[in-house]
Amino acid sequence: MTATSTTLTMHHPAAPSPGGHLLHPIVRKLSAYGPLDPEEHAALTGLGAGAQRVEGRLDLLVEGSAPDSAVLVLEGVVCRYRHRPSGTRQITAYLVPGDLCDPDFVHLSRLNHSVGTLGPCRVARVPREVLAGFTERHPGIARALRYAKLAEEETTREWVMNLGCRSAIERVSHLLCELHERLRAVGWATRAGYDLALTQQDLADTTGLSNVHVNRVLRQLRLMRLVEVGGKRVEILDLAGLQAIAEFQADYLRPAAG
Amino acid sequence: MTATSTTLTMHHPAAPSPGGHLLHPIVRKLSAYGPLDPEEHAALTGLGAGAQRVEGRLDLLVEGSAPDSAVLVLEGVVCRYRHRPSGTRQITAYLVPGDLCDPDFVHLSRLNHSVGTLGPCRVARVPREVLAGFTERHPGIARALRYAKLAEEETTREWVMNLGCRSAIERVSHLLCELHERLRAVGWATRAGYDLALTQQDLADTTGLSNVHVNRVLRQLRLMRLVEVGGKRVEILDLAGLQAIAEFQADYLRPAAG
DNA sequence: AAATGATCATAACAAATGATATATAGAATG
DNA sequence: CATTCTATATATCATTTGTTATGATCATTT
Repeated sequence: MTATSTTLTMHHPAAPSPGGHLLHPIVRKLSAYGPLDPEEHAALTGLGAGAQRVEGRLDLLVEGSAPDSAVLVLEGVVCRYRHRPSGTRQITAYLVPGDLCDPDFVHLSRLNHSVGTLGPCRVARVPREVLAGFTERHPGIARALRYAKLAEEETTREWVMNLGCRSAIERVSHLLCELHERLRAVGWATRAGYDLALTQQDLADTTGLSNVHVNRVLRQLRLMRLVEVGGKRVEILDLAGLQAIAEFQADYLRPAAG
Repeated sequence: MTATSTTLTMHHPAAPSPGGHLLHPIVRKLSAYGPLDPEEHAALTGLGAGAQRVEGRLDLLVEGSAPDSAVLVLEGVVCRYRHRPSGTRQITAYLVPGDLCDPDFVHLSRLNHSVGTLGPCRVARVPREVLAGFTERHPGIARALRYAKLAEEETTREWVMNLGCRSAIERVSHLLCELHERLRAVGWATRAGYDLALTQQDLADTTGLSNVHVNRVLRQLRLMRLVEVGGKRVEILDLAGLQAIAEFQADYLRPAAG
């Protein structure tokens, strides 16, 4: 394999669904929560204008700082994390294309966690004032952002479930299912899998396991012909089987209006 | 010990700080996030008017239902929880006096978790329309509720840290520290401890441990002369020592404005 | 008073997971 | 091309934590 082809797949992962990238992912994500008028549509699309490519393993926001702008993910996957004094890292959330981190955090004086890229990404900074103007002038966007936030809260609660009462293989399976579902919702995954530079250490830091045990679990999942993780890609062999092990119920990702 | 004195402490826990109960706990909690004008003050106090006493181990909201009102806790402790198909329970949050569950959830069509009391409580229902009117007419309250919600999110993230990368004794210690700090903020705990009908099974369902192992941990904490849990009370012998084991940093409970 | 049921305590054993060490492969670097 | 670094794979052993079982205690009910 040549270095050239590698670079290409890293920076331009195959568009999984036809037309998937004609819409900005944030439009795609937010319109799932209700109709946006053309003006709102255009305004959101404009957010991607100043987007920049960033490499993998790079911090976008650092613990202790006072952010003056939110981060919008357009391509790739970003995570929130924190370190314990002992040095162990805990990832507390993933951000996939269309996710905004975080509409409300920009009001805080001190971040208590960092935000960093996993693989190569394309992200845009959204200044605090721009964000405030959006929610003022575009009620449809404000509403959609509220639902997006509800989904985020549900997701964190689901992680508490995952860490608190599921076994190692269930936890890893659940995480792989969640990422699959979220990436598919914005056109970055097919039924067959998704491109994602996720190391076994990352999985360990997310699921509260050791890297060695994650390796054991991944081998088992491979032998069970459910999923293959590696080579910067998650290849799903048996989606139903994987979801069954994880007890994965996607509804927490899409809260419905009452 | 006589049955009478037990009943008394259960229904009327000693007021820990002088004057602690002259203010409604929600006023006490929300004014920590910024000044409230007298009108807002009165409006919040009015929320407690229709409060009712409820016994321990009772569900206030049930998974799958569509809530038409939020729950405001005035006395006692309430928790959110969910069951896995296998039957194991995971508690995902505690609500102490002054906490409102949940300003935004009442918009959902289907709750995906239940809310139930731990010990005897006093709670008030707040209809959806009342809540909406509050945030419309009282910007100070709306602002404070946003901060309260930020604190709640921070807390859930802290739980992810707790479950994901702390040992059994650290997890239990951290939970006991968090409850102590939150109860003290609203006048329901002193430096010496707090009244709370928390079973070892509850602790297990919160920390992702088995009840047997929680028992082992509590014995160790007792032998280390840090804390004694039992008899519907948490008696803190060495707060600094307990916080040290837990690596407890209270700042996540009080996000500061930027 | 007897019976019931919940909670707590503890022991003995089993299972899951963590820690350490080492080897390999691949990518990045000089 | 050699080198270095990172990620992966696997084995061995240690430790933590879970499971099952049993008895004690205490409150509640009959």
